[in-house]
Amino acid sequence: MPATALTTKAASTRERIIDSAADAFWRRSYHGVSMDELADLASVNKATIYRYFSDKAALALAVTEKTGAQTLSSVFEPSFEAHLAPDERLEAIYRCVHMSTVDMRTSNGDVFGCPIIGLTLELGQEMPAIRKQAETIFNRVEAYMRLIASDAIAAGTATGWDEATLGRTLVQLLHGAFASSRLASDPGRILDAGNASLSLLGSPRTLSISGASQ
Amino acid sequence: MPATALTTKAASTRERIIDSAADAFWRRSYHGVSMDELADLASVNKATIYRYFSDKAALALAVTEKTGAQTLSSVFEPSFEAHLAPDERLEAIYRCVHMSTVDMRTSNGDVFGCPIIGLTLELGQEMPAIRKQAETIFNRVEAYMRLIASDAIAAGTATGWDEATLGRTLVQLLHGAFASSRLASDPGRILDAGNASLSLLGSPRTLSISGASQ
Amino acid sequence: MPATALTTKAASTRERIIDSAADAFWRRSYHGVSMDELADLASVNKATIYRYFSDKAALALAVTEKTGAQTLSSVFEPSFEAHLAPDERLEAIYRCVHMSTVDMRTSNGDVFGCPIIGLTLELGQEMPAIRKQAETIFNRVEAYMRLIASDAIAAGTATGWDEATLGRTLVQLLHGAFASSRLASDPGRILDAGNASLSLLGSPRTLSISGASQ
Amino acid sequence: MPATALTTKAASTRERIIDSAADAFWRRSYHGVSMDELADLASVNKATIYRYFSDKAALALAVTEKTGAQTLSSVFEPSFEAHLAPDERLEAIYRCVHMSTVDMRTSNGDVFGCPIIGLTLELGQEMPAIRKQAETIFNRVEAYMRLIASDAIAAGTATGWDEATLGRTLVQLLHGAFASSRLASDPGRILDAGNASLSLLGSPRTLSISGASQ
DNA sequence: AATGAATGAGGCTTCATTCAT
DNA sequence: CATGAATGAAGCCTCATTCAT
Repeated sequence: MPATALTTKAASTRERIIDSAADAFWRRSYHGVSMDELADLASVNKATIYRYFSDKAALALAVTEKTGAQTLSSVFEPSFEAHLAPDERLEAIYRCVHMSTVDMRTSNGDVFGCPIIGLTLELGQEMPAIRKQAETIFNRVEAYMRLIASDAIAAGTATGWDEATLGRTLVQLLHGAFASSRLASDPGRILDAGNASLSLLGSPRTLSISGASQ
Repeated sequence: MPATALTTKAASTRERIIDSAADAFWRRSYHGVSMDELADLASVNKATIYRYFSDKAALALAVTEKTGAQTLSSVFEPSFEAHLAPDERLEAIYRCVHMSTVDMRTSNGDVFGCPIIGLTLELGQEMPAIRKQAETIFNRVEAYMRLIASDAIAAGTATGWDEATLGRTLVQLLHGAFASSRLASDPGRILDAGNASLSLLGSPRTLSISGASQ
Repeated sequence: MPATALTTKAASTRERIIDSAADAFWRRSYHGVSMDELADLASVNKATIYRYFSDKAALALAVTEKTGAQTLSSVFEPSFEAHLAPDERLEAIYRCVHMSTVDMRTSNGDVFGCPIIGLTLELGQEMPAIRKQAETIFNRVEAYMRLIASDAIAAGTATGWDEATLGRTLVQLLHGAFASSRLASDPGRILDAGNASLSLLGSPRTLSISGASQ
Repeated sequence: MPATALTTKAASTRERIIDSAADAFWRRSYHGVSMDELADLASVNKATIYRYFSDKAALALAVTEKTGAQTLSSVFEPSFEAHLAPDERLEAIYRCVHMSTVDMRTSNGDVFGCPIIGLTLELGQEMPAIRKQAETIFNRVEAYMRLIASDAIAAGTATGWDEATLGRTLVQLLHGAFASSRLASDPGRILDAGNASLSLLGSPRTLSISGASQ
């Protein structure tokens, strides 16, 4: 118990820092939040942050990692486990994203899009490590999308596409969904992308605002 | 000496400042570039920038305005003037965007995506004026896309779509194209989005890397 | 006419600059007003100010000179010409100062005290020329006060004073009046000092708010 | 280690900053001293100042507060405790002020007057908080002077005055003393005001340069 | 005689980071 | 393990001043 306790406490501090930083970066951009603020948000002394992260950059990297992992395990994995048909999987993914976007809009009055894309677009050029990390995550997303694509092609509904291109295209639609929803501060844009994706798969566009969270 | 309106010394200084700032913000983000640097890039004293812009924020707004106007007049207008068919117009737009992305990649070794989206995603939350300006620009883009959508629907190739939704979706694909191409540092992603757009219009996907700049 | 015209115009520009600067320094202190603002207030280009004054400091000096001369000729000289008795002269001086302080309070909502004292207290240490100029002016004020003192001593109303000390004391009361009225934003303080001065002269304290401008 | 309240490191740093700032503002005016200089004078990094004060303005306010409190407790309180008769109290006050002015003149070669009046005259218009703070302090000074006035009236030496007016007038003489002594760089002016005050109280003018510090 | 345009230096403030306890 | 205190570098902005016309 003694050793474990310490490890646990330290780990929980670390997680708290990451979580609140993730939230702040998400809402306000990397350069828009200071270390002072991050310390306040995590209810930690600023120096404590430096105990766990060598850098603000290192913290951002950890944020990217954790956010990516969470997204994969809370959006993609469940959607794939709950469904087998490619269009159903896609629908599940979009319903999930849409739901959390609606929540965000409700509780914050605004839509912040995808935190990883945000960080990467802002910092890609000046912090290669972040970009590399994002690449890893998006590769895994693309792998999921590609699986959907290949299943749809195999099922004969998506015609004239090769698996790789359609996979990439589905990812792009997701990126577009995040960008558009943030630009317009409108969660509905998520559904547009979902429906367009379904359309490319050769399935009916079944996502609608009223039925989105059914 | 007659009044050569836009060629006075003041106006040209102003434009020089805007242009170099646009470039710098594009590559490195708003918070990533300092006023000192912006002054150097424009070969102007820092105080001179403040003769023309009350703020760094005001400069960013001017950058957004000019970039938006330029994009509309150099990408959308020519594409619509040169072609009548919706799919041809769309193709022209994407060829144009792709071409300039390839150029960028060649001359800079990297792809920076859409400068307006970049600025807006970074600053939207903290600078409402920028977001409002971006909204205006994207509304005009959406109007173009909607015209393409409506023509395609009228021509009977795009089936099952209503004009507004398809228009929005085409815009989203463009957003996705910019995001993806920057994230992957790959101009080819632009073409993916173009082809997906064509597909939604019910047209053949004619864009390919080799033939992109034909 | 030609030569005169030019001289006149230049001179009037110079005066305009001095006058508006005097006003601004008075209200807001030397360091509180920028050359940009001074140019705007005088409706002149900033460079024009430098045609007439080598420096901001030189302008302040000119302001001090002119303000001093004006005060002497509009407050002290008339009061001495209109009256012979020392207490009447003093009364006239204080009525005059009080009146203009009331006007100031009415038109500006605040009381700014004595412009020369203000500038000198602020800049005395860093600009000896201003201090020297102020000294000259206050010496002349002291000469007036000393005359009043000596007349009152001669008349036997002020007893136990020597002329020099009483003169200096009367000046001090005037300084105190300006400081207090500005600190309290209350023109009435001027009258307190006037009455105290009369008291030291051995005369009845005849100044009151209601009768101040009789 | 017990809590030595006012001796913690933080508190002593804070006091050091206030003290050196008080000195600098006193000698050279608010706008005449930069934050860089204030940091140097306090042997602290500039950023440290901002740990304790949100603003240069907030620092000036703290300076005003502390200076005011110190003046009251080192000049007025002891004078009142040591003496009961109104004229003796007044004499003590002026001896005290004169002594410190002489010291100042000796060690600095110049006389800087009252730091609070200086700051307030310079900043009153642009920083209402300073003015309000000064008002509070001067109200307390006035209360002391009023007590002297009322005692003198009760004792029958000051005739024809009401307590409030005489109190205000005594304060004004003090203001005038500070202004005059700084303008003339002459500590002797303090005594002029002291003697005038005694005169108004109906007491003999006992202050003289030679005997001032007896 | 006067102006629009430009500048170098410096102002205030805040940042990411480290030290000492 | 965590903190309060401190720092150098840098950020944005404004100042007094000058140049070229």
